[in-house]
Amino acid sequence: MTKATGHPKATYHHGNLRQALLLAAFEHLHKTGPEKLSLRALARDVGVSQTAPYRHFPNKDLLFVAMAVEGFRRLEQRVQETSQSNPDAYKALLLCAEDYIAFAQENPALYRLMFGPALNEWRKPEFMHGAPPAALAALVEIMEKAISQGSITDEYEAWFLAKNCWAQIHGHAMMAIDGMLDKGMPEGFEFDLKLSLRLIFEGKRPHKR
Amino acid sequence: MTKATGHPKATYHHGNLRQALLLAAFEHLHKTGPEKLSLRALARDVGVSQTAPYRHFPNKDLLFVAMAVEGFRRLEQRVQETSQSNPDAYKALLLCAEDYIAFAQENPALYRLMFGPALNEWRKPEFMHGAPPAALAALVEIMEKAISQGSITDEYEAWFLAKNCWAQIHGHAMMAIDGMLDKGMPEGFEFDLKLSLRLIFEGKRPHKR
DNA sequence: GAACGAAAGTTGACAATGTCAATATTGTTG
DNA sequence: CAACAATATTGACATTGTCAACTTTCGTTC
Repeated sequence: MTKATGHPKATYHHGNLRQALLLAAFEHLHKTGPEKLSLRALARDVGVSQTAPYRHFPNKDLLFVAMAVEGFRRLEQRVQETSQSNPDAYKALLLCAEDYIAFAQENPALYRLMFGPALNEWRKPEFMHGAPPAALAALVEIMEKAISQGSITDEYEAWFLAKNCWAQIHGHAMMAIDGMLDKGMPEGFEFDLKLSLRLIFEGKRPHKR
Repeated sequence: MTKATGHPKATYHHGNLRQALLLAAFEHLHKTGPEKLSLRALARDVGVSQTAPYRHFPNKDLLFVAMAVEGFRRLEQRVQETSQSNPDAYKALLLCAEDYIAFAQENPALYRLMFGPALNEWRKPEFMHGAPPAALAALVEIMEKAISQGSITDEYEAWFLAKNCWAQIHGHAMMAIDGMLDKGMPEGFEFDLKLSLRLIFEGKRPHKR
């Protein structure tokens, strides 16, 4: 019954830790980056003592894994919603790309964590619960929709097109986070990305204007 | 005179540290990942004592920055060589992409470090010496060559096309490192990437076979 | 060549961290 | 209410990043 309460502050002598820890962890990650995030500081923030987190996370790495999983979950949900509320496949693709980039820009540290080096050993399905593929799944669905709608008539599978789009989007997200994009091109990188996706989607480069 | 000797073992009572430290650092990074890399362990490995590294790197973060800079330097050099020894722009593009992906796969931890969260604060030009843009520069040159050769006749600038290619290549590199690519598509991701680049390069999707 | 200032390296110390072992406290269930 | 598993605490240990003070070496100038 007390599995998923809505109250985040329900931390009495005992309470729903784990949630509180994750919350604090996200805050610390956002503010100070992953390098300075310490289990002890989290425990301090939440008001429990140093080794309490170990009842919920076997070690620090797995706390990071949990955060990444949650990150993938949020990203996937956001993209899925956009996808499902936009019947037109091309429009859905563009909006999902926007979601994706926005997510990366709003949570740069989290985004880097999700694809970062801290999770190298844990990026296996038994730990990640298939989270990263899920982020791809939305794009695959969009492409399948596009094909079934006839707006893409192509010899290539939806999976291939989706991978292309994902690589493009992810690459742009990284560039955006790293601040490598704002030079040249007055329209900004959104312009670039849109053109790139349209290129993949339509199979040929559109003319300017 | 003793600035850059070839001997890596020239560590007598004093010697060319920094080089030795960087070498050990790359080894540790490759073996154990960045999280477990400690300045003290490096010092121990090289045979100097705990605070000796501080005469060469102001702190741990800047050691990472130095490694990243070196990584960008190596990557750039590799790509530049390939680019300059291949007159045909399209071929050069494909081979550079291969270089890029190979580099990422051979040094996954280093590659992640180069684009990773540990360098967030230091990714400014005064520390990075413009390293990341340099990796892009090769692609821009290729595109300029392609345009001047007439194999691309397009309204878009070389910079735009290069950015697209980079995003695509970087995205694929990430996917390759994360092991998200080997499902589906028996030909493997190299096939995907080649098609994608050809798509950008030619401006239209080639037909299968 | 001797003296001297700067560079490079050492020792010792401190606070913080990840994590383990042992212990105490709670909530749940028969 | 008794017993058990889940949850949290205290104490401890090795390791780490980094500072301060000290010592050794190198290069340069008289």
